[in-house]
Formats: sequence, C-alpha cells, structure tokens
Amino acid sequence: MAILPSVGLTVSDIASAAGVSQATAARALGNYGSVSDGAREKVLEAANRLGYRRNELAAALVAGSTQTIGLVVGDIENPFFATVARGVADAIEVEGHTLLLANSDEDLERERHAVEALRSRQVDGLIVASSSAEDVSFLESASSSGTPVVLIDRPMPDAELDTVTVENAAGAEAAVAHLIEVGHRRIGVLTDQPEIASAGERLEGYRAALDRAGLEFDEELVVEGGPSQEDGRRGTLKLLDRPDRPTALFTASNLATYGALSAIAALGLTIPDDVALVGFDDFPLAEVLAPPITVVSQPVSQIGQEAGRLLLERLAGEQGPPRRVRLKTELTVRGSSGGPRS
Amino acid sequence: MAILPSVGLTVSDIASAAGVSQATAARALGNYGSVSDGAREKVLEAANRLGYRRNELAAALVAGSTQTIGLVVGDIENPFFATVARGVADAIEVEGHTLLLANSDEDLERERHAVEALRSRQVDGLIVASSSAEDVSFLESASSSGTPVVLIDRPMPDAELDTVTVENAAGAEAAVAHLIEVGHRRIGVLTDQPEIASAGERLEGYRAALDRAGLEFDEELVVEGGPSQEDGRRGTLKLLDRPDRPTALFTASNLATYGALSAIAALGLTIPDDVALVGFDDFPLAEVLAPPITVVSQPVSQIGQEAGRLLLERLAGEQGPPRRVRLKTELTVRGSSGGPRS
DNA sequence: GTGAAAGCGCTAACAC
DNA sequence: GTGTTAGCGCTTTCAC
Repeated sequence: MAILPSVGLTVSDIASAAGVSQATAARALGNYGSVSDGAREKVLEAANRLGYRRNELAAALVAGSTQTIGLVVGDIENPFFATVARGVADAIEVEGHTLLLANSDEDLERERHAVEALRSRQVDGLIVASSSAEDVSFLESASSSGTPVVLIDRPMPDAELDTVTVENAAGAEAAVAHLIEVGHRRIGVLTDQPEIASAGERLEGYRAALDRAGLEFDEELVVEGGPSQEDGRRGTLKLLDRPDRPTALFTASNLATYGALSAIAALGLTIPDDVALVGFDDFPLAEVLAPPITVVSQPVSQIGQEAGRLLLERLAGEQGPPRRVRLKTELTVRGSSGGPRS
Repeated sequence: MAILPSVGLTVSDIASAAGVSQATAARALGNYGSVSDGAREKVLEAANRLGYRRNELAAALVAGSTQTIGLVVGDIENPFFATVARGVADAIEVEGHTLLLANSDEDLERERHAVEALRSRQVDGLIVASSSAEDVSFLESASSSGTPVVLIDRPMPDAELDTVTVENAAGAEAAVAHLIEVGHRRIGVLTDQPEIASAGERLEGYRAALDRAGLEFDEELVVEGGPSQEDGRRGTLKLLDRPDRPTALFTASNLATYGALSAIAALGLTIPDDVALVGFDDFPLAEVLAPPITVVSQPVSQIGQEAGRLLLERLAGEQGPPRRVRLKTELTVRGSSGGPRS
C-alpha cells in the first residue's frame, strides 16, 4: 500500500491547482460569497481530483463554533445513558453536530474535570447528567460565559439551566401505590446515591405513596445502592437476607433492578411470592423474564433528543429563561408485582 | 445571574495582566521553553485569577494533533458497543485523549460519512467497527494518509490495518459442539448480517462443529437476524414456529440472544426442554434468567482497551506492520443448554 | 530568559 | 466576481 503523504491539502493547494486565488477557492469550497460558475467549477474539480477535505478545526477557530457538543454521563455502559446518548446523537447530527463523550463515574471531581476538558476543546454546548444536586456552579458559569448547558435526568430546580427530566416522584409513587394496592405493607426501596437529584424525588414518591395509604415510613427499609449492578445486589441482600424482610421491593434505577434480580436469584427467593418487585426504568428483557418485571417506564431516548433539541435552540440564539422539560413516566404492570394478596 | 462576557481569555490577556510578553505567558502556561520563576509565577497567578482556559483548538491547529480519537460503532445503544466504548475511553483518557463518537447503524454509507466527518475534525486516530467486510479502502486510505485506524470486533484479514477481534470461529464451534454433546442434532443458528465479518466466522464455527460430529449442514436451519433485538425475534420465530423446529438454537450475538429469548417466551416454549439455547456474548441478566443462559463470553471491555492501546502506540510512532490481536472467548455453561439428552 | 514575528488553515473585510 | 490582507489563539523560531 503506497503511503500518500497527502496529509493535509489546504485551500491554497486547491487554489493554485485551479488557477485562482486562495480567497476564491475558499469561497467556492465554503459555499459563501460569490464566485463565478467557471471558477467554482474549476475549484470543485480540483478539490475533487486531489481529494481535498476541509479542516474543520481551522474553520472552527475563526467561526468560534466547532459543531461539537459535549455529553457527560455517569457511565456509557449503563444502558440508560447509552440510550440517552443515542437520542442526543440523533437529535444533533441532523444539524451536523458531533458528540464528544465523557464518563464521570458519578464522581463530582471527574465531572468537573470532564467539563473543563470539553470546554477547552471548545464544544458549542454541553449536556450533562450531573452527579451533584448541590454544586452546579461550574455548569452555570459555563452557561453564562457562552457555552449553553442542558441538564438531563436529574432535576435541579435551583439551577438556572435548561433541564430535561422525568416525573420521578409521580412515577415512584405510582409504583409503590401499586404494590400497596395488591396488598403489600412492608416495601423495601433500593435507591441511588443521595447526591443524585432524581434519587431524592423517587424516594419522595415512595414516601408519598406510604403516606397516602397511612403506612409508616421505616428507615430500615431504605437501602442505598450505588452506580453499579453489584451495588444493587449488595443492597438488596442487606434488605432481604433477614427474617423480617419486606414482602416487596421498589428498585429506583435500572442497575438497581438488575442487582436486585441477581440477589433475589442468589437467595433462592421467588418473585412475586417471596418478594414482589417493581423497578424504575424499563429494560430489554423485562418482558421475557419469568415472571415479567413490572416497571415504571420512562422515555429514555426522548430525554436525549429533547436535550439535544433544547441545546440546538440555545445555539440558534434562544435567550429565554431556563426551560424545564418534564417527561411522563408510565407504570407498566407485568407479573413481578403479583396479583392481589390476601 | 450575571452574564460574564468572559467568553475567551487569550494568552495575550494573561500576558498583559502579568506584565510580560505574549510569548513568555504562552511558555509559562504551556509549560515549555524556559521561563524565570518570577515570570512564571506572575503569569500563573494572573491566569488563575482571571480564570484562563487554554483553547485546545488553537493549540491543535498548530500542533497538528487534537488529542481526540474518533470511534465509529454500529449503535451505541447496543450493550456490546457501549462496553467497548467504555473500554476505549478508559484506555485513551489516561493519555489525555477524548472520544468523538459516531453511530453507523451498520450502514456502509453512514459509516463512510461518519469517518469523513471525524477526519475533518482532525481526530488523531480512528477506531471502527466496520459494517463492511468488503470495502475498507476508505479506512486504509485514512491510515496511509496519517490517521491511524484500528478495526475492532470484525476480522478483516485483507485489510492493512491493526485489528482487535475475538476467536469467533472457535467460540462458535465450542458453543455448537457443546449442544451436540448434550444430544442435539438439529441446531438452528441466528446469525448477524453477512456483511459483518464476524458473522461469517461464527457461522464457520457452527459448520465446523457439525462437520466434526458428522452432522449434515442444513440451510433451513440458518436464519439471518439483523442489528436489532426485533430482527432477532423475527428470525427466531421463523426458525421455531413450525413443526420440525430445531431442538436447540445458537444465537450469534447479544441482540440476537435477546430477540430469541423474546420469541421463545412468546411461543410459550420452555428452555431447555423445548429448545436449548447458547448465545454468543454474555449479558447482565444471563445468570439471573430461569434457566440461566449458556453463553460464549468475550472480553468486551478489553476489546476497547486493546484498540485504544494499539492506537496510542501508533500515535506514539509505532511503524510496524498491522497487528492483529485475537482475544479468547470462553464457553460459560449455564442452564439453558440443558443437561445430557436421551 | 524574554520579546518580536511568523504561521497553523481557515474566514471575512475591504478594495478593486 | 476576485484578489489582497488581516486575523482566530496558539506554538515556535530567532534575535537579543
């Protein structure tokens, strides 16, 4: 294979090949200003023949826009984030933007660092699933200094930023209310780390459902999972591996649900007889498991798409106050929550 | 919230604030050349105070390196690719690189387009799961013109490019041999699109196992799935929804396995009694399903990490011939393949 | 050790 | 319509 040292053809190269000035070639290539048909043709022919590819970096430097948007998620391996990423990619690519991706591992320092790196690379905007409910000042400052930020998944009512979230409290409440309705009184809950803002809302929904049913809130029934399936597994074991175990479980995220399923299997318990289960966030095999898993489904891809859309609008000049999009969740009752209990 | 128009502090801004020349400030900031301690301190203090952030774009323009690598996968929503992406990200971020991500949807035209877009953005290198076994000339030309390319997941023996793949044929053969060993004679196979190079190898492994056992190859038992779970489901239905259905099924990819599980459930069949199942590629709930699913597991994250490593080596100047890394697979026998049959 | 000046590849005034 | 010229923000000679 020949080594073509055609590392970087520039506008000037094309210009001389076409016998016009650099500016004319640039105009023809960039499709702006006015160029005579003859000149344009010569330029395009030369570009084509030589295999010219525009250096977007140089263009971005002068234009002040890279057509690149940064996405910061906890972990792209998490199917939730993967689907969000896909949604974002779909929404922005129609406008010619590309995704710069970073994982934060749900760690605030890493998140900060990722945001810094992305900003240094001059992303036009940022979409962030922030791991902190507290300190998003670095995101607000990005936004106010010209790099719009859209927050996703985790509500942040105090932040002056566009956000796309789902109805966490309502979704969780529906899940728990459903468990109560079929007869459960002791319902365990496996939550995300409390720093993650949606975790709070889901726990709130859990409490609201208990309240409404006149049930006591019992701290013992709340276990904090972590960002991995293994964390969820451990949490569930803690919750279930004892005599007075809850009769039902609400898992507040997809990985928590995976972990719980794994723990339940390990303990040899049967769903829903030994323990009923409702999870937040649907997943590919939920319908296939025996029994199928009851879930609060959320429009994951749409979260990404909406975030992309809001961001593109900001980039197009939208100046209004923060928009907060709340997407609906839906309780999908399948077998794991069980029929009515005596 | 105040709008700080501090959109872009430049080296010159810092230089004047520190009372030194632009060049000195740049040296202090960029940590190169020689700067007196006094000057350095003044510059760093000013940079810190004013909140200077280096414009990596401008730096990249002159350095000719963006510290960015492009990753092209079929679909980031596919857990396989998500894990690969994570592996790549982990491998390259230690060197300060960032991931530019693009989905090809397993379409060659989209893949080409993505590669073009990524190259225009001056990525330092590319990692690609190519959807074509035939035409990778555009990737070879990228490589020979200075943008190294590492191919992943799909073997491409004719391409003059580094590749990271797994032992597809051996893995598939082990899976099918195992099914034969426990007594199956009619084994259906759900493959990926034939354009995808790994699909060929896995099918080859399937045939090899049959051959070795003296079993006839029956075209009727081969069904081509597609890149989605739904495709796998449809394929499986075609295979199983008839009287002379195979007694066992080998699904050649994770989404195919998902689809098969869904179809089997829909048909009301029991695993492994009505139909035994072995899938290529492990997945989170494989152990949790009843019965747990027997799989050929592959080191997915490691594929990404190896690819990242190979690419970094090329970027560091490695000049040798194409390296072809083959990672081992492992047959993990669980319940779905059944015990010995009469 | 430091500054002045050139240049990465492109866009954008501004003349002609 | 076209060419000349001046930058975008940075790195990098090259004098001093």
